[in-house]
Amino acid sequence: MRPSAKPSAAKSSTTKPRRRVARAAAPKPYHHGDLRRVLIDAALQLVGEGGAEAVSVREAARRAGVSPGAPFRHFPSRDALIQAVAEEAQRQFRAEIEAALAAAPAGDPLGRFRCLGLAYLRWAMRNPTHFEIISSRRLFDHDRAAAISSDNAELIALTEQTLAEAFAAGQLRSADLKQVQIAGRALVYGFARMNIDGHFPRWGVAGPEAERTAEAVLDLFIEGIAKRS
Amino acid sequence: MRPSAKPSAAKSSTTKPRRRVARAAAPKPYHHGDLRRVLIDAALQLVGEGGAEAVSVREAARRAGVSPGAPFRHFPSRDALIQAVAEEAQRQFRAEIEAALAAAPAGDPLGRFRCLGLAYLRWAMRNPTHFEIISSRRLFDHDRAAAISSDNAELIALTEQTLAEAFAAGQLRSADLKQVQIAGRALVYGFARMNIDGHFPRWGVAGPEAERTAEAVLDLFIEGIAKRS
DNA sequence: CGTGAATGTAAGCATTGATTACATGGTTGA
DNA sequence: TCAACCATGTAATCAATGCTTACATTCACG
Repeated sequence: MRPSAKPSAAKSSTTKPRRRVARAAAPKPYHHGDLRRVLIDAALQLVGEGGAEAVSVREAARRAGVSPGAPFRHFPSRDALIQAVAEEAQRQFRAEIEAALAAAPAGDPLGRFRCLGLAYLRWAMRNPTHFEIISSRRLFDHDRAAAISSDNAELIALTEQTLAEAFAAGQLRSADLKQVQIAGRALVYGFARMNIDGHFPRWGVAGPEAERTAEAVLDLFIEGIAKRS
Repeated sequence: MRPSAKPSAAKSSTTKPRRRVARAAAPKPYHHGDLRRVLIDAALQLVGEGGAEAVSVREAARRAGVSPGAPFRHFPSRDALIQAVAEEAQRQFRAEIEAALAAAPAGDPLGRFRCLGLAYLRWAMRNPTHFEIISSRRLFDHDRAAAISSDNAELIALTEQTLAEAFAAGQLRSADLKQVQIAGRALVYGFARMNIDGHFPRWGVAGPEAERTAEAVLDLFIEGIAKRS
């Protein structure tokens, strides 16, 4: 990667000789144990430090205490590593959304829609790193992207269904559910990305004020699409 | 950059010998003329081809027909080059917005607000490359970023003022202008970025359907914040 | 116990951002 | 006029990166 960006501290090398010594804690086994997982974590950490483009295979290997070529046993390319991180993040995201929706009251579809948006915003505020890597479709191979996209498509279908119920219950003023849904997605996505991209200088990232504002903005939108009493 | 991404065609080298020949069109003058401008254009082209992270100083130099070190006479770093591109884009963006606002009818503040949002969306749809490079604040040096940020701050102030006029004219239902403004920004920003990030698979980028949907979504939002008749 | 597959290492290639020393030529002032 | 200056370009070089290939080590399973 760009050389100037990585001073890259030397790794702490208290490497004992290779022979097994009883009572000494495993002095660097040849096989790492769960390198794949550790690499994903390291990559995630790198995303958090300098954005998705700051992820370097070598640096991830360095942090895992492993040779520069080792990661390629688990990921055929740098993009594949990043994609694995994205899949992990997407999994967590989806689980959170579904949990929030499961906990929402069943009687009030528009309220459920609100819960959905709120869970989205909260997760994006609290895990900006994860959200960033999910958000850009450009990072994915178009082959395996299907897995993620279908996950995403399921979430989209969920919001569509919720909106349809809300409309059936007479809670919406507009009948064009498709547009309402796109507008809602654009709103939460835009808020989350503006936060990540640094358009809200007042709060750093996350923090209670960010979440309060996010909630207020969501409520503004929902009142806007709701049928007036 | 990542080696695999750039097969990088050899440059067309019909280089005549260095000596000046009458009637032969300038056979590669030592000084380029306006290298800075050409580099910015090349970088912009690169952003369009593979995103902001695909910009490589060497490739820009290659396309400008110049040695790999030359760009550093004009930009102290790769980021500085990208930032120059961003400044150029921001200038165009701002000019477009102000033109649209100048052409908007004076009597109807909310209508002016709509024009503003529409100009924003249209520009972002038609110049996704420019918009992408403007949108991420992470690309900027925090020193010179002031120039861009202040430009942006002026635009924000413009929308705030327009909203204030709309409220004064009794066109808004909410008195919390700050939140309305943030929601509006999030909506258009989100729509534009979702388009860039590939969340709208149906239309490629731009195209009439994208713009029609953008307009419809904007109208939905504006009806949502408008006082009902 | 032994053998093959899985996983890690070492070395190397092409490419990149950046720096340095040197070459070139437009501009300007005496 | 012309020589000195300085902006701008080239050439060579360095460290870092993604990725590949050949080799080493260890685990798992017969």
